[in-house]
This record gives sequence, structure tokens and C-alpha cells, in this order.
Amino acid sequence: FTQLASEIRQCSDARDFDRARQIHRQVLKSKHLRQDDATYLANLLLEAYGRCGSVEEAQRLFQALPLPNVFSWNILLEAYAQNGHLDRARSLFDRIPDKNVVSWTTMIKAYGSSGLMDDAKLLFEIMPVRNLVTFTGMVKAYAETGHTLDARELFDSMPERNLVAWTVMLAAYSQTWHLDEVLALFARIPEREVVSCSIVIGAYSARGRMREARELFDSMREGNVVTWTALIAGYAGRGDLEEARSLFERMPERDTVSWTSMITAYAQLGHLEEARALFDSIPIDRRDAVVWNSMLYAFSRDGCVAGMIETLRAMPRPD
RNA sequence: GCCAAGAGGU
Repeated sequence: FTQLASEIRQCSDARDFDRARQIHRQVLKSKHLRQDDATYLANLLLEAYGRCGSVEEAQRLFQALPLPNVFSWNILLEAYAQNGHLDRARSLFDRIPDKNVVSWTTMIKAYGSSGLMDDAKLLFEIMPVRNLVTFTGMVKAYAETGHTLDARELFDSMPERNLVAWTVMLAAYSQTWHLDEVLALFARIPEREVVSCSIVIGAYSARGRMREARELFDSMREGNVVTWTALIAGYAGRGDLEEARSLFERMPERDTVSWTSMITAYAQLGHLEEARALFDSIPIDRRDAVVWNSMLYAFSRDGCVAGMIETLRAMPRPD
């Protein structure tokens, strides 16, 4: 079971639908499962299907469950929400027999990410129990729909706040052009850890304020790949390719996002050969759609149509 | 033991 469970989790992470189905069949064959163990595995499979975008498969599995628990309901709800089936989500939500705070919070988030803040707010107001996650999710929904003032008002009214809540509010301001609000909130944040620092570095970088970005970066005990990439993007945006490259080469680890940022920097500053060399150094299984796109962009910036065509042909196609 | 909230790339 632990074996099966961890394999299913891997499918979720890797978005491996075929493998998930394979394990699904395997689970159906094993006959000595206790009811709650079966539900447990089914929930993991539901999540995997949802994350692979297979709403129909998730629904089929759910309907076959003899005894779905509230987790099963919530996971299917999340799958609908994540895949844009707002109406199905709502009708499922209305049928959940014992909704818990997670059910409510998931439904609110679904409305929020569809831009339906009035519906989100209504649910938020009538729900029986709200917790920190509910409040934070609602603040984030306001922020993402551009309602920064409402986000702040709700944030200020929260009965308690943790670091995540503060960080969401900080990120909300960093999306606006109010650097002063970002800094004011950052000055009051209870703890400056890597996420909040990265947001502020990103806010400085986006505005070309590299002196301040660098100062904060240097004051950190250690950044992670996100922090480094935010700074690199800032230098690249200012046209300081040397500093961007030097940081890129010194950063402790690189991922698809940092690769893409650097390729895009090379592309924008007219260094096609370096963009291409970097692209070629990326392991094939790490090249996601945005990485490919950045290479396409590099060729297009260079006016190299042949390179674009070559890239398009080499790109893996979804079948 | 399985579900909901936080930062960087097109």
C-alpha cells in the first residue's frame, strides 16, 4: 500500500496519466484491501487524474466508489475547479453531504480564480467556520482579481495572521506598482524569510532598482533558486548581461525557470549563440513548453526563420 | 496516513 501510494503520488507530480491508469488497474486487482485503505488509494488516484486534467476519469472513479469520504468529495471538487468546470464544481459542492472547511475554501477559490468575487464573497460570508487558510485564500482571490484594497481590508480584519498571510498580501502589492506599499508591509512583516525577501527582490527588480535588490539579496543568509532568478531577471531587464550571466553561473542550482530567464535575456540582448548553447545544455526531459518558447523567441529576435522552423519541428507535440 | 492559502521564466 505504501508502495502503491507513493507510486500514485509520483504520477501526480509527473502528470503521468497512463501510469496512473496502470496502477489503477493494479489496485482493482488486489483483493485484500480494507475499505478505508481502498478509499485512501482511490483519493490519491482521484488527485492524480485531476492533476493530469482528466476530469472524466476522475469522475468515473468517484462514481465507482462505494464509500467516498469527505476527502474524496473535496479532491473531485478541486479537480473540477482546477480544470475550469465551475458549474460542475458548484453542483458537486451542493451535493457534498458533510462539507468541511476545506470544501468551502475550495469552492471559494474556484469562484475567485474565475473572477467571480461576488460569489466567492457570498460563500465566504455564509460559511459556518472560517480558518486561516480560508481568509488567506480569500485575500489572494481579491488580489488576483485586482481588488487590492479589498484584499488589504480583509487582511487587516483577520483574527490572526501567519507568515503565509503576510506573504500573500506582500505579493498582492508587488503586482501593483505601489512599491511603497510593498516596502511598508515588508517593514512590518514578523519574519523575513526567503519567500518574502524574494517577493521584494522581485519587486525591486521589476522596477530596475537593482542597487536595492542587490542589497537585500546580499543581506540574506541564503537565497534559493527563486531568489537568484528574480535578481538575474532584474539585471537582464536592465541590459546588464554580464551581471546576469555571472550570477547565473554562480547560482547553487538551476531549474527550468532560471534556464528560461537566462535564454530570454540572451535573446533580448542579441546573443543568439549563447542562448542556443544554453538551450542545448538543458536535458531533454527538462525542456518544458516555456523553455522551447524561449528558444523560439531567441531565433525570432535574431530574424532567423530557419532556426524557428527547426525548433518548431524539434518540439515534442502533444498527440 | 489522503483534500484547501505564499515568491521567480513565455
